[in-house]
Amino acid sequence: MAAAKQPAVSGTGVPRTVFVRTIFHVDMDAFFVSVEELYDPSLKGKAVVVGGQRDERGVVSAASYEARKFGVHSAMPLRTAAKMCPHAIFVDGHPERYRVCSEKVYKVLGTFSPQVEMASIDEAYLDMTGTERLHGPPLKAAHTLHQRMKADTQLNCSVGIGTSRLIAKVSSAQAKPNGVLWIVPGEEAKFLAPLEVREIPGVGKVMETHLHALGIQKVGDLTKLEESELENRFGKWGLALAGKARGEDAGGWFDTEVGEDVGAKSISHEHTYDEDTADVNQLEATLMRLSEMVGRRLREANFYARTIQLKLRYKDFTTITRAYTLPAPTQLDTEIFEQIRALFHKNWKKGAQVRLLGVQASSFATAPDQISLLDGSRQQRWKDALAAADRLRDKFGESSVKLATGMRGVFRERTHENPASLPGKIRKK
DNA sequence: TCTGGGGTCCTAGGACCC
DNA sequence: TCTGGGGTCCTAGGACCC
Repeated sequence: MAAAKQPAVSGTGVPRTVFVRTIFHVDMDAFFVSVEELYDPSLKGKAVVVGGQRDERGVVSAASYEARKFGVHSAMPLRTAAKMCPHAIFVDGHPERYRVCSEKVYKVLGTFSPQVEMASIDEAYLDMTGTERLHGPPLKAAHTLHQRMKADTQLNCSVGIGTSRLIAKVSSAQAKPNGVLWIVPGEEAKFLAPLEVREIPGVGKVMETHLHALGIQKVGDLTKLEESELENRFGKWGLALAGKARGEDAGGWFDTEVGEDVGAKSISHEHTYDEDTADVNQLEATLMRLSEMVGRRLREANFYARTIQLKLRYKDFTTITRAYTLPAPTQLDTEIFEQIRALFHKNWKKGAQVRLLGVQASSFATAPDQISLLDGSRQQRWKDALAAADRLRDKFGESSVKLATGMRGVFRERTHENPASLPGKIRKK
């Protein structure tokens, strides 16, 4: 525990204690491919592509190291992968298998730290700060973890160790395959400097192009720039980028505690047709199925969604999203479908060939609050009445407005009343 | 080459309110 | 009658990640 703390000197010269965190990033090697090999050992050592068949519409989910030698990588169209590596074995994905293995991985990690956070199905962050007495110094702990992972799951992983999520994440990538890499506290900037800017999580194709245009290739080039220059050019993101170049968890999700449970923000399902279609019956059937899938997930999680969104992609890949926010949250298939159907017919260019449809639910409440237990029209009237009361208060002063006694009772008994008449129930002195 | 499916976060603009 | 400024909610699109 004591080793995790380092004495430091504050601006006033008074010694204080600063926590140096020890973060592990554990990343499974070629996860989907490795899991498929467990089910079919004959795949071992071969060029394997997971995600679908060679002639299908779709992209590569994962490629074995053997296939990567031919330039195949994830997110590449399957048909492209087939051309680059004709002898590759193409395997359909099995999400259920990956979920089962992911849980085994999680179990192993849980024996090393109480603060474990699965960042996706095949990678996790561990806060190992203060675990020295139990597991020894970082490198020793990492090697033990590495071995136990192999023993318990038969899967390889790579472990990055650093003082921030960012350093841990970047170092695990450098440790691949099947390795461990520890960036000693204080050496963060030195470690990052020679790496391509693209290695920084959050820098994608577009940002990379922008940076290259400025003559910035390596992370070290970034640190030579004034922070204000980056902020001027890229706004809030530029400022965060300056911090990342120094190895800090600057801004956004990276700044959160490891293991801090952030609930889901949206649930969605989408479908790409094997062949584009303009058949209304087929399109509506798909929307119905997707609405049901979303509804079921909402009920399983006990979420109620207020915002329902349609996604529509045409033959030429142009994509639109259209959303509608309900007056009261729902988890019912029928309500979701009703809104999705309306959105679809309002926005679909009739007769146009559709490639993809998607349904998303968001703006969650764990349970409908008191007011949304009322049905839609009643709830709207509540809102209208409360808003009207607020307006009157603003105009005439606090004492001028009192809601009629038994407002709830009035609502219950007079459900068919025109909402416009409600402000009449508010007395003005 | 012809582009999946599941997510998160950010930005920008408009409506509406005070 | 015109003006303004801040805050919140909502929508649409896009970058990015695995």
